Amino acid sequence: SIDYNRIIGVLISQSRFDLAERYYDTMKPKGFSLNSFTYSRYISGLCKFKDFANIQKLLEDMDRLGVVPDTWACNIYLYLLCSENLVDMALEVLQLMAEKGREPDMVSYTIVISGLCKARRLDAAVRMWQIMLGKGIVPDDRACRALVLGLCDGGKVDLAYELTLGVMKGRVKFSTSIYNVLIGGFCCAGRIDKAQAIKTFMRRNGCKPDLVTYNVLLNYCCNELILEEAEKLMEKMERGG
RNA sequence: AUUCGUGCUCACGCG
Repeated sequence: SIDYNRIIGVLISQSRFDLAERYYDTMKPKGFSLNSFTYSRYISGLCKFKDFANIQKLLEDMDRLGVVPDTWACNIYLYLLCSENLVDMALEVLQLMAEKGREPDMVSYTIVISGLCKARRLDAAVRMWQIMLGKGIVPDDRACRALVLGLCDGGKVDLAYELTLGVMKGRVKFSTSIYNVLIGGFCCAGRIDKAQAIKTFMRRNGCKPDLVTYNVLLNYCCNELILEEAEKLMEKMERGG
């Protein structure tokens, strides 16, 4: 018999979705189906072309067959939905993942949290963050950044600070970039003193300010014409952190 | 195997 998984898999890897679809459509009435690996690759590939109609079709077929896409495929789809401002659909997919035994992982949550923030639904984003923590997931750098950046962009700098440095201080080792985002957030809010305080704080916690740290601060000082402060920063930077 | 498929910070530059 014909190995449709292999044939369609090769076509997908070559981005020949036109042919893949033709094989798929002739295969289906004959009672053949694909495995989760191939379906997952298929969906991932279609995401690149934002082919919502065909993604939907495949998901429905999979549902009938009791096949579930792997976490990567789900995450790629989640990312597509969020970047197309279809956060509510993303939330549904997240829900379905859990129901079908594909527990959302840290990447899934990061994508959705970031999507909710972009949609200005900060409360929902924070709730999602708490749900993630409740599942015992220890957020990595990127997960933290997604939340902190999202909240800062939405003007909720203090909340961003609270939820990260405030609660998890001592339990999690934060990276320089988390501090950088917070420093940027406080600068945006016009609170340079607080931004400077975080810079001091990070050093005490073993994180050297890096080029980005200084860029953020310098940028703010220059835009606001606080040139004496900018000069001090330049000196400190040259002294090596 | 179809093996290379998913999320993140400033400025600059590129589009």
